Amino acid sequence: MLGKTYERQDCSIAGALEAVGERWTLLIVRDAFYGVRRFNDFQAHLDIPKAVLSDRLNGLVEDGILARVPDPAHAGRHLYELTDSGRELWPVIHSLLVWGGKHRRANSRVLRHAQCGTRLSESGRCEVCGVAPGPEDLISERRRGYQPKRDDPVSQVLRAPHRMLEPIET
Amino acid sequence: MLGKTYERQDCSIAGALEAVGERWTLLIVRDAFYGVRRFNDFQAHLDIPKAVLSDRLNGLVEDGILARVPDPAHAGRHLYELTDSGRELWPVIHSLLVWGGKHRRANSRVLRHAQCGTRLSESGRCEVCGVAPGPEDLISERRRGYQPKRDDPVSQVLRAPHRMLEPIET
DNA sequence: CGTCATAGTTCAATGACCGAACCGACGCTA
DNA sequence: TAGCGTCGGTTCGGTCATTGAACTATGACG
Repeated sequence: MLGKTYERQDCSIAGALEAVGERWTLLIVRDAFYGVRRFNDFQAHLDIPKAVLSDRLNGLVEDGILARVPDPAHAGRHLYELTDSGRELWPVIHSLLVWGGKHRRANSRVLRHAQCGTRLSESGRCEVCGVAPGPEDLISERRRGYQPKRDDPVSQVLRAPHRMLEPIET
Repeated sequence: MLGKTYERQDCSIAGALEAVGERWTLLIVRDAFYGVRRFNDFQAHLDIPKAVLSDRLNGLVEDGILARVPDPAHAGRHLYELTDSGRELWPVIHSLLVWGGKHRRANSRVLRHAQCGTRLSESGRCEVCGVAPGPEDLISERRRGYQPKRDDPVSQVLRAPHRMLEPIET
């Protein structure tokens, strides 16, 4: 996206879009909510040129949305994890998920409240418990009968129900 | 944005971003919620190249987010209005507004529930009435003490409190 | 020590974005 | 009705972002 900024826009939406409005950025954040943490896993799941992925990850780290932490299992490598500020992007991700599922293409996954198993309403609330669970209290699972189109290692792991934010192992 | 699409992504978020993920698009939708309806008003308020604005408006009309309707006051001209599907983007706009206001730059405006005057919570609910008002039930007003940076006709009109979705006259 | 996987960087080609200039339709004024 | 201004665009050359492929550096494995 040419000109990443909206300098002449005096508005917090423009401010948010400067951080997450570039191509691919919100899909990277989505994957981070799914538990993706390694460069190669993002790359395999997103089919994104490595140069762009590298640029976006650096930008997200600079903006405090992801943190680059040393990988305890592999010296010299990093993991990318959502910061608190990044986790607060959940309502953005969820509202796009709901709108896209309704108006563009059906969701491949459904979200349930981990404590009671209820499917989330469109507004992101669990109507049984009367709360709006954070992503850490949600289980994402494949919609029944859904035929997955992708076959990379991350997609394979995500075929099983999975608690959001829990790191995935490929 | 090169390759506007995310064909290889099997996900409703990617679907949503194909419609509203390009540069400027969500700011155009934001202005539509503020009641902007004319080409020149979008252009003046956004400082966007006309060619890009034209392209984005066509895309939004094609995707059923805006409707191009004849302007009753001026033969041969059009107005761009949010469709029902476009209005359902409100949670996306609101969540970006909240996140950006908290993490990037303070909001220039505040939102109040028209029926009772209460400021909206971060989750978009009116805690007094216990409902999540749609944009048509919201009043947007300038934050007290806020120094506006822009001086185009649309910004001038929006200095007064304004009900969302109500057409503005410049 | 050689091979592999990971995590990048570099590069040329292509496509998107930008600002300025241009253009046709309509409205207003004299 | 001739002339001018506004609105809503389109066209254009230059600049910047994205792409896919090739290359590199580091550590793990055997």
